[in-house]
Parts: sequence; C-alpha cells; structure tokens
Amino acid sequence: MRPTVHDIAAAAGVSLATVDRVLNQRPGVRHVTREKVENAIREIGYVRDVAAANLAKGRTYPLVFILPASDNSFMHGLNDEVRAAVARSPAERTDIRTIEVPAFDPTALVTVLDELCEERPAGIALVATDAPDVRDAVDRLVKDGIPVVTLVSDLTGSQRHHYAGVDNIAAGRTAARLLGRFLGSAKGEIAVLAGSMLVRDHRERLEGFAAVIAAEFPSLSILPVIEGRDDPEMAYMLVADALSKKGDIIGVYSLGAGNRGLIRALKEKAVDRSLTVIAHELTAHTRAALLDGTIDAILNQNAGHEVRSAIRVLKAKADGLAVIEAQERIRLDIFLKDNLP
Amino acid sequence: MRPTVHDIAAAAGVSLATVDRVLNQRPGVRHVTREKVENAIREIGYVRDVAAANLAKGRTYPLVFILPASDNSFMHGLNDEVRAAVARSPAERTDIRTIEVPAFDPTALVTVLDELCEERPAGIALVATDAPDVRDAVDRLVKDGIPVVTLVSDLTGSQRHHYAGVDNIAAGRTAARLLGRFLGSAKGEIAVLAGSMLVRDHRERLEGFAAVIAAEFPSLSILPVIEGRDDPEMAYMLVADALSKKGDIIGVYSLGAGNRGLIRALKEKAVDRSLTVIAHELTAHTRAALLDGTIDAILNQNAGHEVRSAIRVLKAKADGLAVIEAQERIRLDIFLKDNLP
DNA sequence: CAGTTTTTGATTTACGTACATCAAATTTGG
DNA sequence: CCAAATTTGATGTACGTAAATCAAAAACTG
Repeated sequence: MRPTVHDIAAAAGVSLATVDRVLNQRPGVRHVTREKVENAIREIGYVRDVAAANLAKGRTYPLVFILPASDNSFMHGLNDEVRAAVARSPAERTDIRTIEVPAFDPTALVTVLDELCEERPAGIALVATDAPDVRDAVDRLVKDGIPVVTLVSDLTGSQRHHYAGVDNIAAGRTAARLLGRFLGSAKGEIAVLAGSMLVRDHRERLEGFAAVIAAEFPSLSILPVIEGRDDPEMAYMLVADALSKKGDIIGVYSLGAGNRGLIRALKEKAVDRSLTVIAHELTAHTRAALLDGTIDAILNQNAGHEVRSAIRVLKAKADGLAVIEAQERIRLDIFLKDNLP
Repeated sequence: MRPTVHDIAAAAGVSLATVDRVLNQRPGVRHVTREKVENAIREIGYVRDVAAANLAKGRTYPLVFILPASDNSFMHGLNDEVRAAVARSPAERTDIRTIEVPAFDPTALVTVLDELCEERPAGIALVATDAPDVRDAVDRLVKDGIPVVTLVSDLTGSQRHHYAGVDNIAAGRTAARLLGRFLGSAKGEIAVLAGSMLVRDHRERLEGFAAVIAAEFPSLSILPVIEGRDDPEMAYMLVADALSKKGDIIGVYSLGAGNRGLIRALKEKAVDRSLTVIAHELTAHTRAALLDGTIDAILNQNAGHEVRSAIRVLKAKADGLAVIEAQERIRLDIFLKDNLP
C-alpha cells in the first residue's frame, strides 16, 4: 500500500495537522519541524494522491482561451478542440470560456487582455499576434500572477509561462529539406504563401525555410513572400496571379492557412506543370489535395494536443507546480499520402 | 456544479441505495425502477466522478508486460518506458510486472502466456511473435476474460483486444515514397534490412514498402531481404557483405532494429557512394547518423506512447469500459535532421 | 517569571463514490 | 389474504486529502 499522510505523521512523529501544514505550505510550522516532516516524506516515498486531493479541494479552474476569428479550417479545428475540452470540463475541473478577437489585430487583443486582468481567471491561453503592445499586456497579466500560455504562435520577448505549439523554425527547415530533396537537382523558383508576417509562427517558418534553402539547396531561389492573411479567397487570387506570370516556379511552400484557395489556384493554373507543393495543417481540403497529388507533403500541428497541453500547463501553473517540458513538447507531424490518419 | 449520485436519487425519486444498485449493476432492482434511474442519469447528464470512484474502490490493476530480450536500442527504450510506467504505478493504481522472453521464440512465449492463465492478472501486454501457437495461447487468455493487447507488433487472426503500435503497412509505404522521391529519377537497387520475417510488424513494413516501390517507382528494384534478427553484429556483417559485392545499390531501407550495425557498415563500406538511407526507430545511434548525413530519414514509433496507451486500454478493458480508438492511435513519426526532438 | 506569541495537536467535516447491513415496503405465489 | 420473496430505503463506514476550529504546549518577550 502506498503511504498516506498518516504514515508521514507517524514517521515524523508529528500530528496530522502539522503534516497538512507542511504539505500545503500553510504558515505556523517551525523550520526544524518542517524539515523533519519533509525528510519523512522523502524517506517513506510519499506522493500525494492527486485524485483524493482534488476531490477534497473541489477546486475548479476558470480558464480563458483567446482565439482569432479566422475563417480557415485550422482555426475551426482549433475551435472544435477547445469545445471538446469544454465538454470534458466537468471531469477535469476546468471551466473554459473562449473569446474571439479579430485576426492580426494587436489592439483588439490588448483590450481583451486588459479586461481579463480584472476578471482574474485561473489561466489564459492565447494565439498571439506578435506585437510589443501585446507583449506588454501579457507581461502585466503575468506580473499579476495570472498564468499565461501562448498557443500555436508565440510572443517575442514576453514573460508568458509557456508556449504550446510546434517549433516553427524546425518546421520551416523541415519543409525546405523535403522540398529540396523532392526536387532533386532541379533549378527554379519557390513561391511562398504565408498568412501574415505579423504572427511569429509564420515568420519563424519562413526563417527556417529560407535558411535551409540558402545553405543546402542553392539551385532553388525563393520568390517574395505572398501574404494571404490566412484567407482562402485572398490566397486564391494571389497565388493564381503568381502562377499566371511567366517564370519558373517549380515548388510552393504554404506556411499558413487558407489552403483551400491555394489548392484551387493550383488546380486551375498548374495542371500542366509538375509543381512540388508542401503545405501546413492537415484539413479536409489539404488531405484531399495530398491524396490527389496536388500537394506532396503536409506538415501539421495537432490542435488537440496543443489545447490539451495548454490546459495541463495552465492548471499546473495555477497550482504552482512544475511542468514536465518533455511531456508538453508538441510534435511536428509530417504526412505523405501513405501515412494519413 | 456537476450532478452527483444524490441528484440522480432526487431526480428519479428513489433512494441513494437504489441509484448505487443501478450504477454498479447490482441485483435487486425492478426493471421499471432501473429505467427510471437510467433516464434520470441521462436527463441530468450525470457522469461518474472517476477520481472519487477509484478512491472509494481502492482497486489496483496487476498488469504484465512480456518483452523480448533483444539487445537493441529500441527494446531497451521500450523497457525504459515500462519502467517509467512502473514508477508511475502508485498514481495510476497499476502494479506492473515485466517478463522477458527470448526474441523470435514462439514456444517460450506460449509457455509464459499459459502460466499467466493461472495467475489471472488484470491485463497482459506482449510484443507478439506472429505464430499460430502464440495466437492460440492469446485466444485462450481472451476466452478466460483476461484483457490482452499486442505491443509494437500484432498477432494475425487473434482475438486480442487491441494493438498498441503504428500502422506498419503505412510505415513501409511512407518509407518507400520518401526513398523514391529522394532518389528522384535515379535507377538502381534497394537493399532492405529486416529483423525477422517471423514478426508481423517487419513483414508488414516490407509489404507496404514493396507495394509502393513496385507501383510508383519502377526504376527501383528491391534486393532480397536481409534478416539481421535485430542484432547489431549480425546486421553489420550482412550489410557490409551486401555493400561489398558489386552492384548498384543506391538506397537502403532498414525496417527493423540493430541499426548500430547498419550504420557501422555504411560508414565503412559506403563512404564514397551516395546512398539514400531510411531507417526505423530513433535511438542515440540513428539520431547521430541522421545528423551526420549517413541516414536521410528516420521513421519512429514512440515507445512511451505505446506503453501508456497499452496501459490505458488494459485498464479500460479490465473495467469493461469502451476505448476511444482515435485517442489510442499511435502516430508514425518522421524525422529529418531538422525536426529532431 | 508572567504574559504574549508562535507552534503544535486533536478533532471534525467535507468531497463523491463504493459497498455493506438491516429494516421497511412492495410485489409475488399459493 | 397470508406468507414468502423481492425490491427499496435509510444509514453508516471507508477511501485519502483539505481545511477549519479550538485547545494545549512550547517558544519567545521584557
């Protein structure tokens, strides 16, 4: 049988009440006594029964998720995952609320963040637009003792407690290597479609991509980035336009969302050409395009994992517990047509 | 506040005792009453507080893991993960024991399985050697009501409750496409190193690999499979031998373990040649080889995920609960040198 | 050393469920 | 319609922890 608080009390020669004071860092314990108890805990190998503890506490965690109001499959998927987390709320003792803000709009984000400063939820997760104002607002929250994690896209230089998302530089580098290797010794230009350079994840993907292309695939050159604001319509127009111009585009890297538009443009303007295409985020659209050969590889971040990780981290931070970084690492999925889930 | 058993009692107009009888399917409840209670449960949306239930039950799950005694990094890693699970045992109410059996030895496996039939643990996880005798032994256990999951490698035609491992046909297909695309239009032979055709995972990987090569990369031909029994020494000798012969090997697919030997052979015998190499399982050795360019891509199954999934499934089965298949799906990781964890 | 403050002990209640017991009510069979 | 069987209710204890109260003991203060 695993040891309980009673065993600690017996081992340390103190009362249950004192053990409780030490365990829950309540005041009124002499330093020597505290050490005696802590030693006993270590010696008998006590670990708190979290289930029993939560039951006794009956505590719930009011959490807030701030998501951009973007009309693309990835954000819809993210929304779905948050809703799924809301459905699990009773079991996880969370009480999750989501707030939608306009995409790529630092001001709106700051307004929401400042309001939350008053409300004092147990934790906040946000898809960050990477701007100094946002950083400052987040830092104010952190200073106020409210746990904050960035989701999907990080916030440069801020004090946020954690980032729940993939390593986007690595993602960009991986995309570059795949594209480079798939293209072999071919010479030509690569079109890059991004959402906006205002979000750090897109900037980082581009950075990693450009670095590897430059260093290891000198026969490829990268065209000026197309910013489609993660909007399918806009992406369609811009990509169709780029493909219509004469030039020797032989590859495309779509590092943001709005791939519906990209795929439409590819199907209309590049049927005759054999483009190698790498895109981000597995959605119904990109999955179909991968299967029919329009896209060659998809890099994906699992939104469900990100949301669940964010919740775990926020709860841990709210309780002042340590986070097992290795466990919270979000993996970059690579999908070819053969290993689709 | 989420509803409790008291709320059910009130809603159904019965006593707590009756609610308990219904919830825990105890006898002595009239059919009409049972329905009344079940309706109330549905209407107020009651979900059992698992933490409280476990606390009250104080139940533990004696589980057994049967692992092959193979001296390769993957099996060592798997062992480590099981040990890590043992360390978590108190928190998860599991009581895990591991049994080592000789690798690729159906008879030894059957002996162990039959012994466990007497012992009646709450669940068994095994790395299956794919043989009819083993299948029959597993089916006997299943018939006796003992939950069984196969780990890493599945068991053809058996009644095992679940398979905790990657889709190995998909893995083989993915390897083929990567290799094919990396090689571009090059013509030549592909060497395949396996552990043994006695285990289903290796057979399936080969099957998927061969299918895609044949269908989509006709310029590549597959040499007869080299069976290295997942042993580094044996793998070294066989691969070194294959590379020494004249021929036009331009690619290698290592679908089993023992990659230490493969890497040594590649470094000694293929420095001058530019081989494209795809291997399975991320270990210290394959990681180093990926970084130094000896290996071009690594396909990986996360042993930790597999072990944790197996435990979740065994517990669920022991309690007669349903398993969320989507949650237990083991992903195939693809690592290039850029996205290593 | 009296008085004050701090530390410690003893005890109780609560969380939501499981499980057991015994009495009371209801249904069933003859 | 009575006895037997079945169904239901009432109640208590347990799981391991949290949190609170109040009294007792110990440690300081001047």
